[in-house]
Amino acid sequence: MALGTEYDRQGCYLARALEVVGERWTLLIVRDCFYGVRRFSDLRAHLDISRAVLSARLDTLLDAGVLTRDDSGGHPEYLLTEAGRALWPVIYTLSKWGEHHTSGSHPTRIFSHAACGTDLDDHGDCPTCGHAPDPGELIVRPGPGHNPMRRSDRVARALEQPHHLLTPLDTRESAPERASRS
Amino acid sequence: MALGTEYDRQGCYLARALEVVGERWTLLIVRDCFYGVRRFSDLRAHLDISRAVLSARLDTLLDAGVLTRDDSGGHPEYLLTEAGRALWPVIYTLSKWGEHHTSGSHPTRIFSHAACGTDLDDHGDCPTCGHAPDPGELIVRPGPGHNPMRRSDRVARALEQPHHLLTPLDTRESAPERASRS
DNA sequence: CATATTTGGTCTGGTGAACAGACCAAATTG
DNA sequence: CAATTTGGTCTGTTCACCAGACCAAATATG
Repeated sequence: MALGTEYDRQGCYLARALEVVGERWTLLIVRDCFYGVRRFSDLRAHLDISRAVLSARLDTLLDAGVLTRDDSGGHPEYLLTEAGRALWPVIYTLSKWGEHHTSGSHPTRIFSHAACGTDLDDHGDCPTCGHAPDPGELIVRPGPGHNPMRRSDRVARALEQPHHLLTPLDTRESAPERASRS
Repeated sequence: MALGTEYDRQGCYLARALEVVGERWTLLIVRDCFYGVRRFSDLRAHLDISRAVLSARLDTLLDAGVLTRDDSGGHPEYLLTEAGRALWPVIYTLSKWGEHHTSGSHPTRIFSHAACGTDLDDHGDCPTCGHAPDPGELIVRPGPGHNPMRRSDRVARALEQPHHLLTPLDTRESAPERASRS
């Protein structure tokens, strides 16, 4: 935020957190970063967000130290910092709340602990190991509520396969007409 | 949200949750409800939010089933429903994130488990009891980072004393000149 | 290598939301 | 009963968001 009206004088750190991640789109962008989305165009393809706003949000997240920008290879890549990865519990609990307390509720995505294969509980803990794994130790896969018709961009398609969080997501289409047909 | 552009086609329930609690001010209002704030004027006094926007947010939260409105006694009171109380982990983890990952970080408020007196850890668990207490079993009190100068409205003053979450907060001033002086 | 396309943005104009503040009826206080 | 508080609604103005035009650099294609 930092723009317009600052509601940071609230004594509570909740307000501070909301200044960083409380704006429209911001948490969805961060969630996509957990999924391994790293590039501007992929974020746009998955979120249907205007270029100007995406650019502004990325700048805010860079300033806040939630993301870093890696310009080493051709097109820039946006990566979560440690502060960004610390947002995982927020995203997970909010997502679970949405699952339980909004209409219709079959999970669209399921998270499991890579080390033991167990699905996480509602608190984000691994029931087998008895603690909350770091997001980098998790695997996402589509759940029973998943409806592939809902979104059909390249990021959504890539996420139809189980994927290790925080590892880069391959959004290059698998060339349906050219390869494997010859 | 439901207004303007719906970003509910995201396959993820995170987007659904954000439609309800992702708008400006909404989570701060819900947090105040946990603190025991129940009335329109008290929310306004504590949050410095415009009347029109507070009114709109309360309507959204009522529609979403996060709050109920009790008109039984004179002025209306807004109370958290079960769905609303289920937002506690979201508020706690987001607040903790703000505490650790924004500048300056001494907790402004500390939460402890009423049953055993132990302070909660960063996950919202009671270290003594080994699980996360319901918010109704918690006590808030000012922490070392608390700066009473920052806000001096009647709600902030009432919260300078330890207070049981979800129980009504008494915001009537303690009449500094009239009582206890005679 | 020349050209076409994709990528990663910036910069408009138009529209909807937030803000400060006026206004008002009902409830409460004195 | 009069004054004040409460719980709103209704302005006009400012600000954020959106769609879409535009553009330079990087990449892909012939």
